[in-house]
Amino acid sequence: MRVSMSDVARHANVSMSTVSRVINGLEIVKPETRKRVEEAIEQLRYQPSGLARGLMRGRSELIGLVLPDLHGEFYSEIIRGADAEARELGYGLVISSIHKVGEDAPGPAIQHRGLLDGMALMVSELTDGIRRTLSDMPVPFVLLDNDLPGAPHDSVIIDQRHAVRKLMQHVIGNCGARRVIFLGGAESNVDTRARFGACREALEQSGLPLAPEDVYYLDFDYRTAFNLAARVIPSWAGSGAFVFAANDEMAAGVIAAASQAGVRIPDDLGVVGFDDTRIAQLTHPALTTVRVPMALMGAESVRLLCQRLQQRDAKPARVVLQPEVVVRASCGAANK
Amino acid sequence: MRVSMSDVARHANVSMSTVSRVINGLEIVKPETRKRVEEAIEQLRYQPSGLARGLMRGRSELIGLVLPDLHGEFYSEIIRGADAEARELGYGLVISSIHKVGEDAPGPAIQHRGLLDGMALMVSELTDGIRRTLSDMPVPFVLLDNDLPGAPHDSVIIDQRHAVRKLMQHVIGNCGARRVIFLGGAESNVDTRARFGACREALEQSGLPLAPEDVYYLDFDYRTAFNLAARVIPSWAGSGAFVFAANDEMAAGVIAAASQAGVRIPDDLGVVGFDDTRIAQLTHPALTTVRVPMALMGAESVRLLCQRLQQRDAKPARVVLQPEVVVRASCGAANK
DNA sequence: TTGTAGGCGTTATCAT
DNA sequence: ATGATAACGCCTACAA
Repeated sequence: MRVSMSDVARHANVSMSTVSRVINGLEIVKPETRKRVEEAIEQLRYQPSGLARGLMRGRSELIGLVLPDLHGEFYSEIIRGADAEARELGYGLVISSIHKVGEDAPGPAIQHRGLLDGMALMVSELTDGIRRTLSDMPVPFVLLDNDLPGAPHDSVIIDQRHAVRKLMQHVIGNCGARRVIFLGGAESNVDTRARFGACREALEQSGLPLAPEDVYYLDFDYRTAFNLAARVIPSWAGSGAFVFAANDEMAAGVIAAASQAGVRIPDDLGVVGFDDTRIAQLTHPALTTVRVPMALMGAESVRLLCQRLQQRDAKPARVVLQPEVVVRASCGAANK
Repeated sequence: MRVSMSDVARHANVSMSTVSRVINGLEIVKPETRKRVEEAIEQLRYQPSGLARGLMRGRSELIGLVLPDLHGEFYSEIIRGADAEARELGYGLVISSIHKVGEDAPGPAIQHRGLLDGMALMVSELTDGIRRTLSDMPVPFVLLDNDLPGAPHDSVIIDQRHAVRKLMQHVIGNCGARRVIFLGGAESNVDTRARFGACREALEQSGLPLAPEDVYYLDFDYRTAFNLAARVIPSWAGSGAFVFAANDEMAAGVIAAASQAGVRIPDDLGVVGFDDTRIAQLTHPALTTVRVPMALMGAESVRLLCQRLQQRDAKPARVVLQPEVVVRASCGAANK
């Protein structure tokens, strides 16, 4: 910042207060004076310092969005939703991914900046380090896709249990599934856990077994799932067999491997995914999956956060978003 | 911010300067004193105010990344690269999309915050409003995928002309293209212009015509391209006919439409795209395209910007990234 | 090694 | 309607 408010004031022959009033649109400035000030601002190319203003007002109007990773459509859509909402509400959005988070790296560098009014964050594993970080966050925060008993905070979650149950009901009830093979991400991953738990639950209720050897923990990646499937898919194929992949990427990998191995989807093997990202419409056959409102998750978390910044001590809110089953061809029951 | 440095100072029985020294890691503090201060900080859960610190030091260590849009892998990857580099360099990254930019909306809201040390920005059209905005940016900025004669600034661009020439040479020389159909985004879009210009140039050099009716301006979207192709693809198909879509999305749309219309790719019609996004590997047949180093673009723009913040008056840098042709099956010359 | 004091560029509270 | 002045929370000479 070179030119400051006092320069403008001098140039326009007024006091700093008047300049401040003009800038902040206070209507009690005589039009004539206002004009002089505006001209001075223009001429000097004056740009108010957000730092100074923030310091005075006690807030930066900047919020953070911290995601486990920035790779892929899932996070990208969350960012898009968050950006739109933040813009709407007049906040700036500081994005950051958590690279390594552990006992020693108690959180994203971002937190230490003391420059944010609050943060929305999504963590893929609830380690002790993270819990600790969260429990003494210096600013309000909202948790995305997670819930932490103990620390008071708002959260935006999706009803995974319900969604998975619906999906399993469809697969079992409408498509005749008799055996389900589960493909998860890392075993400690929160989504993996939620989806696996719900899956097992649903199978139990239907009296179907979930054999331990039919549970695989991978990494949410297309290629990893492809490689696995390329190896073992013959042992999966069979009447009533279904793969439930915890995200669309892995489901797509399985479908690709099947096609290469001559296993017909859905005839020899049903495949369903999760998320309804773009790829779900590009597989052959197209993927039956669960639509997660990604952009909405981002938008809601920002909305909740900014709301909280207004009302610091309202009671914690918890927004539950409902995913919805999207039936396509890969489950063999598109028309039922 | 509730608790401030003076609270810590009082609690530790030292002066504010000492607290400040501890926080900033100045080594001239007696270990004993340092320990007392650190304990006080811990106990009080003191968090320095980035606002105050920034005000004093004259910088926020925050940079902006402004993109035309936040939709799709292209921007997402740029963000990912930028985030990694910013973290590396100790800067925070404020993301924003330009929603409507015009004469009246002279730029992203972000610019007005006066809270950023600099910005990296990518604009998809160079309107007068944008030019004006850029020419009196109050902070250093680097332009992504664009170059603006006049205003001094760094820029990161990709050598589209060269890449397109290579691609055309391949298509004409190795695949026997005799007729090229060009699918662009909006006519005013900078990438559309660059790619179209280079395409026409390359064709001219090869003595091939580019019929006006073979030039379409769409919107970079899969669906739009699909719809167009679904209508007119029979008139495209024919020996030596090639579609050059200005991005992979549109190319994929054409391939899908072809498959539906019974037009064989690449036998009846060659298709090539641009970007090498994920979708290029998911089409059937896989797409020949040009690999754009998206994450690198993001990283380089951040690097250049932060470098500039260090050396305000070094001469403008211009980093040129080389895309590379990726030959797959959709051009019919995978093995040549 | 530590403390004192001035100032960074605003906004807000009083006066005038 | 406008102006003077005290914060805001921190850094940094300079002094001790």
